[in-house]
Amino acid sequence: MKHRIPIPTIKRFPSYIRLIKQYKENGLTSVSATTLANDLRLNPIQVRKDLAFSGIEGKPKVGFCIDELLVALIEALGWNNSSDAILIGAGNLGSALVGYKGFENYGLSIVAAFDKKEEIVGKTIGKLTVKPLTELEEYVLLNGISIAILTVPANQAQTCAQLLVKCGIQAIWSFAPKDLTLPENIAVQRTDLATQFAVLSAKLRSNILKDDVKADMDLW
Amino acid sequence: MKHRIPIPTIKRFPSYIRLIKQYKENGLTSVSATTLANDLRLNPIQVRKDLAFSGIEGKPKVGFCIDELLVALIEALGWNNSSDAILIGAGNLGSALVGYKGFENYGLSIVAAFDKKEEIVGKTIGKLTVKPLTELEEYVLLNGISIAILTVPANQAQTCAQLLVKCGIQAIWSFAPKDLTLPENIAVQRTDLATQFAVLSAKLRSNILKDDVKADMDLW
DNA sequence: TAGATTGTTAATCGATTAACAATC
DNA sequence: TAGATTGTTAATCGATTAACAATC
Repeated sequence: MKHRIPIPTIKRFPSYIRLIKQYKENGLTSVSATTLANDLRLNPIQVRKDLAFSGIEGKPKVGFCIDELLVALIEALGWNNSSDAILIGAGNLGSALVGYKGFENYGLSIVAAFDKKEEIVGKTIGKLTVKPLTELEEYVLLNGISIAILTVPANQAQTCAQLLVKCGIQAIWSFAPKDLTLPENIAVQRTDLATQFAVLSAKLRSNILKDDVKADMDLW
Repeated sequence: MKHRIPIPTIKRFPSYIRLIKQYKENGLTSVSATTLANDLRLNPIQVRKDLAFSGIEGKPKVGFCIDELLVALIEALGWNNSSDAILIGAGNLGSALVGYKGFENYGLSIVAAFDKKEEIVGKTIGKLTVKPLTELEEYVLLNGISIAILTVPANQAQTCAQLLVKCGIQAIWSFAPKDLTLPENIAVQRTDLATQFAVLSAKLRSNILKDDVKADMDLW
């Protein structure tokens, strides 16, 4: 298997996995890059290149063995061995994520939730009882947790993240609308609603512009 | 102002906006690209190029006028005139989004929530009462809504999205773990937790690999 | 066999980074 | 003035797309 899989490729892997699972449910045993590309509206060459990173070889005229491919893609993401994560900040969004069923598909399991606020500590969300932040360090150490999900307000995000790093957390998935400054060896993924919405806004705008141009042209 | 702002640039705009707002609160009136770059850990040349898309000119040795820059960046994203959005799927995540305070900063306001399930319709989340999906079309038409937030289960996402398009929605922000196939003139933004987590997983993995290599090298 | 599909090598495209003159 | 910072033009880098031989 080639190494250093490009991030854009990584981002397409979940889509491949989902689609291939569907094919499998429909009783198929192999799939071609062309089919995947058609269904996902991607360039077939791109799909072939992406799949090459799985290390699986396809057969001309047939495609790829679905079972092999599925295993390889899931392994490439590290989703085969499930990992435990803790969540910090049990507000609206935090609670929603704790309750989200889909994570098990990615080998992610939220095993504890923490919050600073007294009125939230002790509350039950899903199967978890919210713990006070004071118990964070001990919990992380005792349970060998390496992934944290950060759903605290923006103004607490940096402090919280530093606390997590101090406790030995290696990967932080932050939903706070804030850019974090952390040591390089910490994996950080920001899921920022502002950024996401910015892209949607821009697309909407440019579509409107395009339509306007078209409307103008129609006048001619 | 140059046009067709690249997506990577668009994605950095919210970070600039947030940071510049902070500077402003601290009483500053101008800011240099270099400062922004330092605080965000970005390349200063990149920041300068990005800011050029705002149409604002800076002054050598001084930087950019904070007020001008803020307005221009917000306008570039279309966040100046606030837009009303509806939300489809008032489950865990949907409810959390309805309750999310931050959207007003982006000129986004969720004005109605819809759901198919009888047991959810009529429930109150935040200031909204969940409406039945049957009222969707009328509401969209009557209120001239162009943006929809989609928080339904994956298996309903495609059908739902098509319904939205039929009602005249022009932009869909989908949180469903599903790739949607929609007409080209519809702006779609997928905020897919699977994709986000895939990237985090990959970063974590490569960090571990790096550490392992380093550990191996330390043996020499 | 014929033709679809693979994998690889080369060309293109777009974003990032570098170099540097202009200027406050 | 000196030096920091701007804006622009050129070089680099990485991902996407194209071209094409290999193969089932």
